[in-house]
Amino acid sequence: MLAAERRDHLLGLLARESKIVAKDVAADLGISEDSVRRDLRDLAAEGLCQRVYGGALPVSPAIADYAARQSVTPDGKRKVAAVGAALVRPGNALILDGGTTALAVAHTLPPDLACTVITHSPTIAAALLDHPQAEVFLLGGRLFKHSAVTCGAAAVEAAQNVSADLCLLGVTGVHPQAGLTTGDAEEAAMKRALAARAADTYILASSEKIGTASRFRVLPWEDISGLITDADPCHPVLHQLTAHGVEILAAGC
Amino acid sequence: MLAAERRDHLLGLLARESKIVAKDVAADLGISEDSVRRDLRDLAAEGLCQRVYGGALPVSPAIADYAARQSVTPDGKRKVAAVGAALVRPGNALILDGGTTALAVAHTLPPDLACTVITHSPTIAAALLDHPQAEVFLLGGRLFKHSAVTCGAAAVEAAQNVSADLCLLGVTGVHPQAGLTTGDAEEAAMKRALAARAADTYILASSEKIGTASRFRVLPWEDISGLITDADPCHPVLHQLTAHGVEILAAGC
DNA sequence: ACGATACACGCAGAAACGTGCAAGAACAGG
DNA sequence: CCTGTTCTTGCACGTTTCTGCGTGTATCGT
Repeated sequence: MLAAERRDHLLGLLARESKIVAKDVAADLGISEDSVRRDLRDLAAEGLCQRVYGGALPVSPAIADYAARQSVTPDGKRKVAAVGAALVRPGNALILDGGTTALAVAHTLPPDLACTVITHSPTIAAALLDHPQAEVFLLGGRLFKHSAVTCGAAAVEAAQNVSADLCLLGVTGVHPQAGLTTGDAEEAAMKRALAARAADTYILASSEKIGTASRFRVLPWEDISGLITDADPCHPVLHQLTAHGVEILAAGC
Repeated sequence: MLAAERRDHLLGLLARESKIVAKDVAADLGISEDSVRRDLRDLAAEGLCQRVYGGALPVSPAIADYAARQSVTPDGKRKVAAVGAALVRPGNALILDGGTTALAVAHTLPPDLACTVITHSPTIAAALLDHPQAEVFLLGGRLFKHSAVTCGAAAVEAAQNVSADLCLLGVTGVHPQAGLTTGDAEEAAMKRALAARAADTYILASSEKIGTASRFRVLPWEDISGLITDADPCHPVLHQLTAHGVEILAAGC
C-alpha cells in the first residue's frame, strides 16, 4: 500500500466516520501503529485533521474536504497560491484570473476571509460557491473553452465596470526578453483589461513557467507590482527580472 | 513495447485502479522500474498524474466522481432534461437557466449538436467546457451562491444584449393558482429577463415540483410555450394547466 | 497514585529515488 | 550503404525516504 494512498484512506475514514482510532486502523490495514500515528501527525500539521489521544478527529466538517481538495494540486502551484492568497486583506476586492494556479488560489482563500472576488472564470466561480464569506462577481462574455474563461469584447467591457485592490494573473510564460506571455491573443487582451482595473497586479508563475515564452505579450514589466513563484530565487531569469524592477515574491523555498 | 504504448497503459491503469505502483507495473510489463519511474515523472510534469512515493495517483479524483455524479441525477430530471435537449435544433441559440435539471440538460446535449448556449450559471458553463460543438456565452453579474447563478442588475442588463430561439427555465414550484414560482425575488426577476429574450420558453419541472408553490412569481402562463415534466400526464394539476392554455410535454411515461 | 496505554524519539534495515553512464536502436544525411 | 547523432533503456551508485522496533516519557482511567 502506497503511503499517499494510506493518507487518502485516513482522510476518507475521517470524513465518513468523523473519527479515527489509530490502533484499529493499524490492525485493519496490517501496518504498525507508528505509521498511522506518523500519518496523523503529518495530516494534523497540514491542518487536515485534529490530533487527539488515541487517534484523530476532523478539524471541522467544512474545512476538512476543503483542505483535502487542496492536496491534489501540485506542490509548486499550491505554494504560489498560498502566497497569492495571503496578499488579500479582509474587505479587499480581488480580480482573479483563470487557470489552475488561480483556481488553487480560490481554494486557498481562508474560509473566514470576507472579500470580493471578481473573475472571468466559471470554474473559479463554481469553486467559490462553498466559500462562506467571499462575494463573487462573474464577468460574462464568450466562453473560451481551452482555458475555461470568458474573453472577447463583452468580457472586456464587463471588466471596465469593476475596480479592485488586487489582481492575480496567471501567464504561460515569463521570459526576460519576451516578457509576460500567453498562448492566445484574446486572453492576453482580457488579462490586460483585468490588470488595468486593479491597484496592484501580481503574476502567478509556478516554476515551470520561468524562462519560457508564448506567442502573445500580456503586460510590460512596469505594469505589474510583482511576481509570485516557487522557483529558486537564485534562478538567473529571476535575477534579470529584478534588474527590470520586478519584485519577486518567493513561494516556499 | 513502445514508449507511447507504455504511457497509455499507465494512464489506463491509473483511470481503472486509481493508483499505480511502480514496482508492480515494472514486473507486469517486464521492464525496469527506472523506465516506469521516468514515464511517471514525465506524466506528472504534464499534469496527467500525481507522483507519490512508490508510484502515482490520479491528478484529481474529482474527474472520477464527475461521471459518478452524473449517474446520480434522479431519473425524473434526466427524462425531463432529455426532452428539453431535444427541443434544441442545430444552429439554435439556447438560453439555459441554472439548477440541477438545467445542468442535466447541458449534459444531455448531443456532442454533435452545434448550438449556442447562453447561461447565467457558471456550473453549466463549466459542464459545457467539454462539449465539442457548443458555443457558450456566460452572463456575468453577482453570484448567488445558494442557486449558483448570477443575478442582479448587472446580470439582467447582460441578458438584454442577447436573443435566442429557445429558453429552458427551471422553477421550484408549478401551481395552477400561484403559477410558476421560485424562492428568491432576484432569481425570479432574472428568469423573467431570460424568458423575455427568447422566442420560446419552456419550463423544466420534474414531478416533485408539480402542485407546489414558492414565494415569488416568475412568469404568467401566457408567457411560456410549454412545460416539460415527467409527472403523470393525467395528474390533476397538469389538467388545470392545460385549461390555462399551457402545452404539456410529457417526459418518459 | 498506579498500571495500562498511547506517545515521541532515535535507530537501522529496506525500499524507492535521482543521476550519470554506457550499450543499443532509430533515424537523418551523405 | 555507411556514419554520426539522437533517443531510449537498463544498470550502478549514492542519497533520500519510509517503516517497524525498542526505549523512555506523557497521558488516561481507575
